[in-house]
Amino acid sequence: MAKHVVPEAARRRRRPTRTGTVLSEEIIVDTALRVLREHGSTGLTARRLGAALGADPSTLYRYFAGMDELTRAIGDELMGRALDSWTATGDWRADLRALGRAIYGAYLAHPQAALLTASRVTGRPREIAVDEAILGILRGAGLPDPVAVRVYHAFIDQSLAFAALDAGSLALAAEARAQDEEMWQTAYARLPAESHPHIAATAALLARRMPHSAYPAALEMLLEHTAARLPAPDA
Amino acid sequence: MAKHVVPEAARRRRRPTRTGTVLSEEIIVDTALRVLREHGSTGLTARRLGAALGADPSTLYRYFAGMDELTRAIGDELMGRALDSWTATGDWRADLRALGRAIYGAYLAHPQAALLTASRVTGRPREIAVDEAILGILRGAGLPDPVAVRVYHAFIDQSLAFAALDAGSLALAAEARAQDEEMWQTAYARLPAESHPHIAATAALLARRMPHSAYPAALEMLLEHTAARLPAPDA
DNA sequence: CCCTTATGCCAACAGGGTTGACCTTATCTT
DNA sequence: AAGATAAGGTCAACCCTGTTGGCATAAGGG
Repeated sequence: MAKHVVPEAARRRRRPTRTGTVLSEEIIVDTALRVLREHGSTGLTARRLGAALGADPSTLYRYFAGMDELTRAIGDELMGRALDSWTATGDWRADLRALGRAIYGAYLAHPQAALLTASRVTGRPREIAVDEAILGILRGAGLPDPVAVRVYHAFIDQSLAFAALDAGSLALAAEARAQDEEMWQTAYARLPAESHPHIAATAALLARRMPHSAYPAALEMLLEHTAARLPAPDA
Repeated sequence: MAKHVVPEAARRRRRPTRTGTVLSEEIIVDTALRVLREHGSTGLTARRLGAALGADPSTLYRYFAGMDELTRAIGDELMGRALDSWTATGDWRADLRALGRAIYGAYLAHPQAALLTASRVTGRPREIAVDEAILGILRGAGLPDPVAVRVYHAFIDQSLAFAALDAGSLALAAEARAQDEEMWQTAYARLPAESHPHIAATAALLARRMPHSAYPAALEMLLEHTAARLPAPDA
């Protein structure tokens, strides 16, 4: 069994599994993402992942110390995809907006995986790369370091926090999600104006807005705040 | 076993358990919060909760359809505590700030429970009461309904999202959390300036700020944004 | 071409949610 | 007051989970 987990770089012999597939961290993580999508955020089990790979569950422990370490590897993969899908232009506002949406988008592209990993800080290389990029944008725009660090902090936490929250509803089975969204058109819309005047007065607006994410609005607030703190004029 | 879960209000006979305690939804939820605090966010199990109540695990299914429904009841309890700890003053800005901190605070008072429930929308009475209160503040301040609904949405999602995120680190065992916070003084602080110039330049500031929550800063951004959209002057 | 050992497989363990059958006792009816 | 009813407790069992010790086998260095 797995006394030492051999780091990916040091692997020399790759013996094919019973069904012929040759394993690697990359293949395992990719397959885990697929299993998550198909079976939900609680559906990633060692046995199921093993079956999807055509391998025994215990084989996974040759690559990851446990399901927890696999989970962190999945999170780092999402961060990597976010960074890969982003390109800097030099315009701090456009860049920060794009990076925020890239992170948010990479996580929401795999809602079940996002739910599992968004609240974890891995400290892995690709996560660090994202942090460096954000700080680079803010300092490059001319923010004083203390302000840059404060905005960086709000930015990364906000992006991950909303990703996790929104992944929660997106990861629901289609019918359950529809039911949730209908709640704004039924349960909330039917509250009597005597007991709940404000909900009753805005029921139609709520039903239209609540099924969407609040992340874009929150992101714009952050950009607005940042622009107001730049020493030189924005444009 | 539990074909029908009898609603709390309709309960008539309360037979004491083997150890003499008389059960109720309230006692079960309170005990669940205690078990969560003592055993962590993944430590709430039917068997353990049963033991803590001095009852058979299967008894829980007389009160809740499953662990999932119990989880939602715990979430609603936190919402109720948030609302109870809050009092309106009539000053929209102070009220909204206080309500945000009340929600955030109620969840973080039970980080293990917050982790479990923050991303769940229960649609239960006390959650609805909070929604009504928020909308009341915003509409009372004079915001047009579409703006009020937009700000409401950002406000509630932001509060819950940050609560969940921060609960994640707070719920870690003390030593694990210390290790995480130290990472900003060690791993990040040691990154070479050649490869990570921006992190290296702000390492000291990061080490000081990152162990704290970004929620207060994000909340102020939202208040700032809201104030700028009021028809009449703020004060 | 053989030997070593990395890497895959098998079987088993403890602990998880959940359920069907059963029993006991609180409350209602007469 | 006694008896009937069924709510609400208990018990044992189901299948699932992560994880591990021992074993087998084939990849690749010498």
